[in-house]
Amino acid sequence: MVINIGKKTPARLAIIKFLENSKLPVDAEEILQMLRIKNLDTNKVTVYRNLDYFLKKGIIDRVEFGEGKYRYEIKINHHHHLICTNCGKVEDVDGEVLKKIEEEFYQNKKFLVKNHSLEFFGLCANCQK
Amino acid sequence: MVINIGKKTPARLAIIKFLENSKLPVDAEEILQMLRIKNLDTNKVTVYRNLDYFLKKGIIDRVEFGEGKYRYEIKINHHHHLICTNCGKVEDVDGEVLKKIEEEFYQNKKFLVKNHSLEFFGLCANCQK
DNA sequence: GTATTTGCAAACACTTTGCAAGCAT
DNA sequence: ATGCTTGCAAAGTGTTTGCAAATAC
Repeated sequence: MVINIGKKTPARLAIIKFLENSKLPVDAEEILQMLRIKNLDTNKVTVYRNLDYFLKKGIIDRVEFGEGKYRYEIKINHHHHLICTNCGKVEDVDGEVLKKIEEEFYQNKKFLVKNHSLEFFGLCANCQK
Repeated sequence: MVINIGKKTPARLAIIKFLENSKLPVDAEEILQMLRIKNLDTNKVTVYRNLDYFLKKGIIDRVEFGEGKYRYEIKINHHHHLICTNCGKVEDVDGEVLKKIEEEFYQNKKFLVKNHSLEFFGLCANCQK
């Protein structure tokens, strides 16, 4: 995938790469850790500002898992998450499940859905044992 | 509805009453305002502690609208929200829409859904004009 | 009387802002 | 050269904690 990320500063490149390689949504702190490990001497303000920048450009999505903070992920095909509340494992699920429901909202209530947030919390196969 | 809310302190009674009468999920600040208006001289710690208490007892639900804070509502029949991003109007929608999907997750992935968060963002009928 | 609840101050976690310096193009 | 990006310090917002005093029952 080729993405126009604007000026290719070291921090920006590293953040995008990290997001591309992350299987799960990551938080700002995790991004900062990663930058530190890569010796890209930086700070959290840069992280937040780049995340805002990517959000505005529509390159990433912001999600909430009920933790009191945001998580970020590369905007690929729209999807949701199965979050195991025991071990923390996160699994993606197809995001088209709400299409029909949203069409019904428009028919029945004239509400035009532009976006939605949907996350599932529960126990993965392993944690049910 | 009769709810066992434990010790009936003035703040606690007022918070429950406020939540019962609120059509939309409210945040801690709004609850505090309400208490001030009612001259129930109090403070935000009491609000948070009572909300935690109600959450633990399963009397209320906590939801997130992507605002960087939590909102709370009386746990009545499970439902979701249509949130107009233009005027802020919030409408409830039936919460059983995910039942079938969650059953499929268990069949196909062995993931057992215990809870979920689902909110719709878009434009209400009026704001589309 | 006793356990629960409250108030205060303070801390904590996450995120944002102002401004001057630095860097990508 | 210039405008975008960064670092620092500081502040803003929402939430939580410790402890002693007050209160519901």
